[in-house]
Amino acid sequence: MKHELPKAYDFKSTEPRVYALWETGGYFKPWNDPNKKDFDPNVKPFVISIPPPNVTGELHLGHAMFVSVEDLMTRYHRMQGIPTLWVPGSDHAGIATQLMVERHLLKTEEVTREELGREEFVKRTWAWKKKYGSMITNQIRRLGASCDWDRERFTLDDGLSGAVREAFVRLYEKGLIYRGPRLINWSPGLKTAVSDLEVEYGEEEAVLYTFKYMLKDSTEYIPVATVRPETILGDTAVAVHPDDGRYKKYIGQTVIVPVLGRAIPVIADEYVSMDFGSGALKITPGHDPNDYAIAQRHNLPIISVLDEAAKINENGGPYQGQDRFECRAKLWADMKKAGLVIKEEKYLTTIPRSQRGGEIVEPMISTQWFVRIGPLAQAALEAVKDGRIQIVPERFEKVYYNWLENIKDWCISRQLWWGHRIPVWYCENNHMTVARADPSECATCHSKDIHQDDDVLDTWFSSGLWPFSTLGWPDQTPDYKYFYPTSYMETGYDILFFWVARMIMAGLEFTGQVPFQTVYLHGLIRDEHGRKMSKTYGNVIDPLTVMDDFGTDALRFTLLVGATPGNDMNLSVKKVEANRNFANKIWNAGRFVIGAIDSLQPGLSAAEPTLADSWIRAKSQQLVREVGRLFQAFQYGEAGRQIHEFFWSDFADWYVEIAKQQMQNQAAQEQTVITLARTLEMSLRLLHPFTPFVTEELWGHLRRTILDSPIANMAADWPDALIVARWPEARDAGGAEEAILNDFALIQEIVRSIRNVRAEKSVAPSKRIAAVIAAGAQTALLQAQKPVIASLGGVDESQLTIRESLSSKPGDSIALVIGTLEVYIPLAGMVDPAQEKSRLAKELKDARAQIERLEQLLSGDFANKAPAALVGKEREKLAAFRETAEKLEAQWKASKFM
RNA sequence: GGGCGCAUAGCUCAGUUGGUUAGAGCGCUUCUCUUACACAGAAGAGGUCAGGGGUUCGAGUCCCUUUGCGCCCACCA
Repeated sequence: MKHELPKAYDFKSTEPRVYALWETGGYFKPWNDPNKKDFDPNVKPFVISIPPPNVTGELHLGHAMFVSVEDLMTRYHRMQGIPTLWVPGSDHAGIATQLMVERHLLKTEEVTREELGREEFVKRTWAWKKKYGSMITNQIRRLGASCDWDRERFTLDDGLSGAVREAFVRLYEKGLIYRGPRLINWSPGLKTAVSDLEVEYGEEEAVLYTFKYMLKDSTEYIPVATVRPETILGDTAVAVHPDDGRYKKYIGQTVIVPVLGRAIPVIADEYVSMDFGSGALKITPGHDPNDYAIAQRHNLPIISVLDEAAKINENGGPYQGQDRFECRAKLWADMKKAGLVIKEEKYLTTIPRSQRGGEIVEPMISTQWFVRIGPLAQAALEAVKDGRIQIVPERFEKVYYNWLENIKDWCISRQLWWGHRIPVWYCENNHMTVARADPSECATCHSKDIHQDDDVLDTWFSSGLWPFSTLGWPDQTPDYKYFYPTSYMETGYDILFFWVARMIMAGLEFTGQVPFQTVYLHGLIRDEHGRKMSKTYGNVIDPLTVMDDFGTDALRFTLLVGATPGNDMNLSVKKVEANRNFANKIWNAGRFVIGAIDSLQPGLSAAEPTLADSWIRAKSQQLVREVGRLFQAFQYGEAGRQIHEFFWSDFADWYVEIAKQQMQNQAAQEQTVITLARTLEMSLRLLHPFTPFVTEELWGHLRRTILDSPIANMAADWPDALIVARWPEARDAGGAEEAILNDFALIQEIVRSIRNVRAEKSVAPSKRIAAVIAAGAQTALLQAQKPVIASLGGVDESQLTIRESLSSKPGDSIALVIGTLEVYIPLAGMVDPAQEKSRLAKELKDARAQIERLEQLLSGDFANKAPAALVGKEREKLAAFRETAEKLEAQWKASKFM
């Protein structure tokens, strides 16, 4: 043995070494050539921008998922010789990072961010980022990500911050950004506004409080219900339906706010439903979006009763300073004493909670910055509707439309410290200066006494610019000009609105182009029983541990195969283990082939291929065609499954076993070794996007071994590294292919039968054999393949006899005689009329499809522009198909009376 | 209240222009340490493809419908 390989695939030593080889070799660059710098404008590149992970985040399976899919896409295109760029980077993740650093500071230094002050806190956060920011990207490297790390970006970098300012100012100048007091969602825990998307609604058990709204100077009352009694303090009206007989008489009268004694009107509004609850509604415009809308219609005053920590403010009279829940209890108790309480009952309702902090969000009036989203949404809607952007799977297009059609203005200001500060300055005269570069004076009154808006922008504002800001926008950099727009946007469906839709809006608005052509959405990963992974459940699978235990390839293959785009996936460690075994199978099959090449003697010449040789080649061709088709249709999981099946079952279990026999015969040796090497080489190429590490490692061994062998010329034009090897191209299916596949399938069935006979399981041949034989195999084939059948069946060839016409009726059956046991394979009478009919129907359908295709082809430009010889050929084909179709039709008609 | 998805072997899932015998992994049964691999090999058991109806020569696949689970969106006190 010249090339010794370890018995089991050692991913631990292989992965870091192979990754370093790729990275330092410059293979992640668009040209796979570190010296080449200019872009060829005639070649369209393939580009993905990474969904930037939170800079302080830790690797979880969601990352592993997107890296696996995006790396597969990237490697596949790179192997087609296309300039390929995958832009990496990370996100500053405003709230998440700020919270993390805050918690850290509290724990280690026992200081709050308020104590530190803004400047110092931001400084600390940068320090934190510098210290831990590379952790996540290194973990992404471990997954095999073939990103161009020299182009790594961070959303708070100077360049990207410049892009954010440019975007803000442009929108402002266009009138698409405005500032004003509106009812927004306020997170009392985080003390910031959050967008509608950042609020999660869940059904929770609450209490419904019903009480009396007393009419002024009267003993009459209107019953009203609420789940938030503290908001009574901010009530400015009671509304009833205009046609409600019960309350009609009160409309225009005055009722008294409990405890506070404020007089408010009874109004009529169609929004109130008569048959729900008491049919009367208290109106708190300061703390309820519906009430706010009603207040607008009726010109009601708006009273805020909560401060930024959700404590009762000065408008709450005696309750001022109390927490909202404390006030709720006290006020209710006071109302009870005052005899205003009717009842309280358990009630199931939807409660809005902050996605980050988890506490109950309060609708509040607050002065914030908003993006006027209508025009942007319209453009984004059209881009998908007219097909400039394709969403995979398609059903999400509907979801996307629905969201954009009902979208509301986007609150982009956050009362945080970590993020892009809003590029607006105010002077003492309250003039606003909106500028790309920090101004030194007010643009209106030239006052030098200016201060910048304290708020920062929603993290998603900068993320929305990601596909082009990472390439240099707003500058017309060579990267931007060449690589933008990008090709695919691959991410989880859970951020379709948060991120994808906003990138499309921003891309169209700022660059005038769609930011990517295809949106591929993967599903979420759940545990093996479909439950959401969570720390409290303790069912979290850590990808780092999984990689330690089973290797990166195993994890990647698991995430890629068995997942359908847009569908959630249940992951179990068992699956990863099974795929670790697959990686080892690849390794060992490779090891066998390398050994076979090593043992090849010089001076042999290639013989005619055997049936097995032709079969594995035909299978390979079939596979390459299928995988190509599936990749085009984004069906990576199915493609991976088919490669797996081919490699393990067809190649390793069947062909390798036959090859061992064939190599006993010197005349067949070279032919066999070449076929082994070719099949392995093709498999490695196909597998590489799925399992890059084992395949790269084996490629190196295989290539070196071949170059040292009598068949060295085979590898003469192979590149050093598989990562830049060419993706296999399929040849057209030859006519012989199907016959070879059928013949070999018969041999496989026979072999199985013999193994059963040997195990004394059953002497009857399977129906399947009968069917295959009936489909057109001959005794001659079995005779010719006798040695193969004998060796695979585990019997001595001399013991195996194949007899024809054994039964009383000549030509009825073939018998395989093994020693004293006989396997009978009937030849005639096996054709099932129903089956025959269905076969006929299918052939007819196929022929008709071919006719249609050819007719279309020949009626188009092809007939005029293509070389005459080619057109002639197609015409001949068409004629042949027509003839066949006619024949089949006649048979079909006849069969109807069968 | 709308919209979407899922329901296939004991478990977890593939199965995308409808087409011979519905597949895989794990688990299970029985053999085999055969010179690539026990992280293996061989053979096998196990499915009325949720129920019902329809279209078709042919349906897991298309249409209608029922049931059960899950998700998204939505302002009902």
